Amino acid sequence: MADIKYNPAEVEHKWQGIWEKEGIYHAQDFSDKKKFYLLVEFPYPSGAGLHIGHVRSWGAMDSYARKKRMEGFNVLYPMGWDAFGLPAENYAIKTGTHPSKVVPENIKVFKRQCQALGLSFDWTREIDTTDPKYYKWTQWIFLQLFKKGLAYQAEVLVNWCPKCKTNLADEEVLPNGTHERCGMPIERRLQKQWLLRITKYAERLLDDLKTVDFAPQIARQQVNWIGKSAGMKIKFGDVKVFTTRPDTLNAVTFLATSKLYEEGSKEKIGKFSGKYAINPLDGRKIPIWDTNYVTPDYGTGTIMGVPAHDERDMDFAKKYHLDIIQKDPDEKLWQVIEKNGWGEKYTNYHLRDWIFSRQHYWGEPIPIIHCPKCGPVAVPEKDLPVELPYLEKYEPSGTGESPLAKVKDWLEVPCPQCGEPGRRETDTMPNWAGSNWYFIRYADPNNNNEIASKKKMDYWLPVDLYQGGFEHTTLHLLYSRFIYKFLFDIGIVPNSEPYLKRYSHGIVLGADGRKMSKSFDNVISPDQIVGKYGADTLRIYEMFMGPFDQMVAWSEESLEGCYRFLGRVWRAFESRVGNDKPSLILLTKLHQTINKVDRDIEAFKFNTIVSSLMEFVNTWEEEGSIDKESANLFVRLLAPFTPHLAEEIWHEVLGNAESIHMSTWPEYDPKYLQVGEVVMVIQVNGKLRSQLTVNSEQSTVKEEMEKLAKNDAKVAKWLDGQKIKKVIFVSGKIINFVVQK
RNA sequence: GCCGGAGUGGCGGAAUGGUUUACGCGUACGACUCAAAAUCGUAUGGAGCUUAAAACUCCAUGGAGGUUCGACUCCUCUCUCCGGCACCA
Repeated sequence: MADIKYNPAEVEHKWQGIWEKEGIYHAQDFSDKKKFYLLVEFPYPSGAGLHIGHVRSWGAMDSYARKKRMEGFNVLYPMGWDAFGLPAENYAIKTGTHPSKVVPENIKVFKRQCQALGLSFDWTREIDTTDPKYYKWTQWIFLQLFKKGLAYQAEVLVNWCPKCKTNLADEEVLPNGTHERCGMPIERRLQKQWLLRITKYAERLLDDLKTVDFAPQIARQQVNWIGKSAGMKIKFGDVKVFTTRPDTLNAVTFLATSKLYEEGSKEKIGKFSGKYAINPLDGRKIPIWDTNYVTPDYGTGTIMGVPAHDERDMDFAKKYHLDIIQKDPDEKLWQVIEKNGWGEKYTNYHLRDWIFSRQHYWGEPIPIIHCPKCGPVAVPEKDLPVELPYLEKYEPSGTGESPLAKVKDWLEVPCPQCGEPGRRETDTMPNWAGSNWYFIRYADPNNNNEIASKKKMDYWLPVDLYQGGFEHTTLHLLYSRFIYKFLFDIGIVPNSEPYLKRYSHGIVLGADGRKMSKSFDNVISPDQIVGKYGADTLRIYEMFMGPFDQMVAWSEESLEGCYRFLGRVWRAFESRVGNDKPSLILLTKLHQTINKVDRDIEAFKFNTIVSSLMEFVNTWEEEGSIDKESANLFVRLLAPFTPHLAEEIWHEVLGNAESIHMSTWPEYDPKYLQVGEVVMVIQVNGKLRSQLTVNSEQSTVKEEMEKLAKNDAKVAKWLDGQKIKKVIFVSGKIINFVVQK
């Protein structure tokens, strides 16, 4: 470890206390300043504490928030806890402590860690999804969905995790058929479940992607997930098929049903059903085959087999020696089919309705009362929240019934409609329920009468920038867009898209290049690093380690380089600030750095920001001293990235009074961007042959540069005896002689 | 198979069509020290030439072509890796 006089542990702790006391990061409702709502995903407070990956996202965005504040924005940068759900429950079971006890303990640890990192969250707006004052509104949203027919019950084939003893959304099952959290192979079960009709919003979820600024990978992934395919449903007598290729109706040789469908089967298997259908186009008799390769719950569950234009149909036709007709696809068939009433246009989506109930204890109770006479009835809004009863034994039963089914005195209530004895719904909501809308609540976290006041929502929403992991693209990100659109439709929220911009960060891998995991023994804890090097070092290292949106492996040596850098910054401010005017080179470098850092932070190029800051310090050391004014500029440039170090320098070395984080973002002076001297590159046939240092005015005059270049000995050597065909001149940059080869 | 993204030193990585290898790490040598650590300084793509150094020359951004005065950057083909989706008709 470097031996620097700057003591991060002491200094960081000191400033964190002062910032907290003075409340300098509080967002102001209805300020005259322009608002900026910056959101990072709130975590579920696990027992393991903060992950190094949280620091990458929250740290970089913290710098962004600080920069925006210095620019004069009224910034909302909030944090909260997504504390319901399986992980919290499983952890509680494992440690033998009740979740209602574990969660607050874990939250305390997380919060302390956030503060030790110097993250500028506005803690006055902290939320917790397990707080009844919060989940009252989660339940309220469910009731609105129920009233509009968008929450309904149905017998569905669910993904059942035998280990976690619960059903899962499709999105929670990995492509290899295992649970994304525990890795257990998923079973399929038929069960009565609550579903949300997200499919009704498929088209808008797709269309409105055009109106927001999501990183291309993210938008693309949502498009794929929604999986729109436009085609037709065509009647072959009594049998209906769905196809995206009506233009190949002329080459159909069989129909294939999904009767023998088997998940994950590789080999195509089929059996002739003994029945025939009629091709409406030409009256041909078409055999109907029962097969295993057609997906039952897609389209009509039956397809038309067109071996000539579909590889899978070709495989099947060859195996069972079915006819293969080579005909040209005919675009006109779309209209012909419609005109003759053989079929109609139909758009199919891959997106399914979202299974919204879980047979678990640790979640929001679904606010429904089942009445033998009236059926499922909404709990009256005045009775919200339906509080989760305290249960000593809350382990999942394994029977598919929620543990709440055992709580008699909670369970049995009169029907709100007819007064007859009814029974509460015992399923709870999935962990996505609380995170669907949490960003709305930050606008007005303590409101007991509304989800949030209209005025505050009008002021703060939508979120200007939402930063989080790629893994939530088709889960939380899509779900919350759906819920927000619904709330917009019923007149609650002021816009139809919740996030104007979405950007994701790459994960931090272990030093061995593998995913951080206890089993690989390669987990790095933020506490350990902050304790040894300080929060500022960890923060700039995680920015410096690589491009923000790519995964990068951890390197402690590289981190030490950042630690050394902070030591050099400290020493430079201590010993290289004077009254003399700095050299022109240094001044130019300073203003170039200000310009570059500003551009890079807007483009989320955090790694090159740190490089530029380092470059400036290198030049500073080479060039001697800077004056106090320039020192004040540079320390303000550092402030968003190394908030503690910058604050300490700002006060203790430069003698300023107010917090640096309340000061202004430095602006570069364009007059210094024009360097006095320019290195002109001289090429012959595009190859570098010499460099000339000239003053910047000279470098823009072609004739002069040409003369100077020709007189240069190194260049002359290459031009000697050659015929110059052409001279390419780029003002201030390059001169290239093209000679005969 | 389809859709994204990426291949640059020993390593992480920079580079509006204009000096490839910024910045950092690592390594080597040196300073400080009784010594070590830490810190600081110098060097550091490869090959050739040279007693040595400087200077100079050639080669190099996964591979093969192309456009251009000039290509990491644009175009065509191709290989590899990462992520997502997947008998979705």
